[in-house]
Amino acid sequence: MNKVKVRFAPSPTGPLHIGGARSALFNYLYALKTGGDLVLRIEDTDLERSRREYEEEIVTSLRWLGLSWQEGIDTGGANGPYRQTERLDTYRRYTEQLLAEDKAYPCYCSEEELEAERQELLAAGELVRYSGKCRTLSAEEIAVRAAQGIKPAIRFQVPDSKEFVVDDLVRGRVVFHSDNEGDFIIVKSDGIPTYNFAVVIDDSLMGITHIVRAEEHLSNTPRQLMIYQALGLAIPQFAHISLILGEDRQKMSKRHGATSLIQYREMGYLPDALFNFLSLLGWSPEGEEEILKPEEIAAAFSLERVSKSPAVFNLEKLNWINQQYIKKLESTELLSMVQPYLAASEHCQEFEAYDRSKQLLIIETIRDQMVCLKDIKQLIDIFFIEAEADDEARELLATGSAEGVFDQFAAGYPEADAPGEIKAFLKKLVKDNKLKPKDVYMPLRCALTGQMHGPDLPNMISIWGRDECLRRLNQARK
RNA sequence: GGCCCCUUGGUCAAGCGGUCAAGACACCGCCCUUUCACGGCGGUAACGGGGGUUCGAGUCCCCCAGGGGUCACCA
Repeated sequence: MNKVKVRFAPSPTGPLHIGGARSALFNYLYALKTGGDLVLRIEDTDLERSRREYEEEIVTSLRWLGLSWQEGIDTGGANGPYRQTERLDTYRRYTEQLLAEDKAYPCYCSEEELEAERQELLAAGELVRYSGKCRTLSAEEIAVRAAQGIKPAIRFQVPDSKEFVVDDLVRGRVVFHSDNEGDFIIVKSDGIPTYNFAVVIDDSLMGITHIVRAEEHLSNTPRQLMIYQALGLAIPQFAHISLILGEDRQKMSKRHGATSLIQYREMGYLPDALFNFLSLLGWSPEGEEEILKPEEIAAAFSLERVSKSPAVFNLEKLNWINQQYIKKLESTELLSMVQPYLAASEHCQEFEAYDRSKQLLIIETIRDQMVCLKDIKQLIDIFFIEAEADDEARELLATGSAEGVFDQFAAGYPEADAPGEIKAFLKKLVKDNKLKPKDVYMPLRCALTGQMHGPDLPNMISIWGRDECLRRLNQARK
């Protein structure tokens, strides 16, 4: 068995989206599992839409997710260049070969002309495919058009009545008939190859053994098979993974909210959590545990367990997974990861005024409520805002039943006020006054925070310390 | 419309002829508890429809329906 070599080949026409990331991830996992290599190639033959900054963003996104590759755009390798626009000479050689062997021909049809034909066929309910008009152009006719300065596209001549079968690793055997395909363009009139042509040459020349890509490419596969055959190139194995759908069961697109990886990074999803979540979309491990580290996923991965049906992107599950990862973080780690999000808070300076141990205590006090890192911004508010008591809290305070407790709280506030000491202190207040715990806690909570609900009270008291607590208490009693 | 793919709870998804049809998220309830969360325990909820094959079908075959993809000088 030869060494496995897979590739991820995005077009730099936008940021890396969830679907692309999942394709990249499956390739990465397959390479890792089989001890193979991963190639990152950039398919930038769409001159109009491709942009270098997107290419950079894609690389950044992939690295952030935790992927790495052996060959590619930024790492180099023996099969470069890895940007298609830098491989034009190579494509040209193969184009000439096909032309010389009469397996391709120049097409002088204008786009308007083609569009009109397409509409006609569509309206007539007939098979929509190129008529083959230019297939039989004589040398003279070609010369005339060339003399007029018309730049031709090059079309691949589709063989008649042949079957093309894909033995897909996830879908099984899929058969296509060549009669359903019209002669398709392999080189645009500007000399740039189209996707279906370039992809075959590159995959072949780069020694790709397995093509793992999204299902939307399944129907492109017969065209690619024709080119492999015409050029006498070895055909790799295919594995078409199902699409990721939005909540409305349509293919994920911008209108489904956050769809680029960068957006998830910005919201404070952890790369390992997203890695984990994405791996569970269309694949499942054998065991029941779903929270798995990248290494564990790679070790368990196999194409046999990849699902054929499309998966709906479920944000709630992602949130839960992210929460699990946040929970596992050391407080010190979490504190440093949260820094950029803290900077966005209006209470950033106040937070930083606390010493490190108190900062860590704040983090520990609210971490269980954090779904993603950006949540820190709202979660720390309660420590700093001076909001008026809400209705519920005001009502409870209005009974005045806890005035005695408040006095004792102020008078007996302990010298050492770590959470443990505060807890003991509150317990003593409960006991001394023969009250129920909640008759001590709730009034204090309302007085100090103005709300009936919030994080652990002893922790909050400890964080504020004596002076701030008494200040808030007095404020509330006015 | 042609071609192709898909179809187990709301969502992800196990199952690869014989199970009371796993598990996770979400939801609901109970417990823990000063509250909200967290956590623990429990619960509601599914094989798209119709024909076959078989002693036996979610699992195999056919038809239909629904969903999706693709038919570009985009990838």
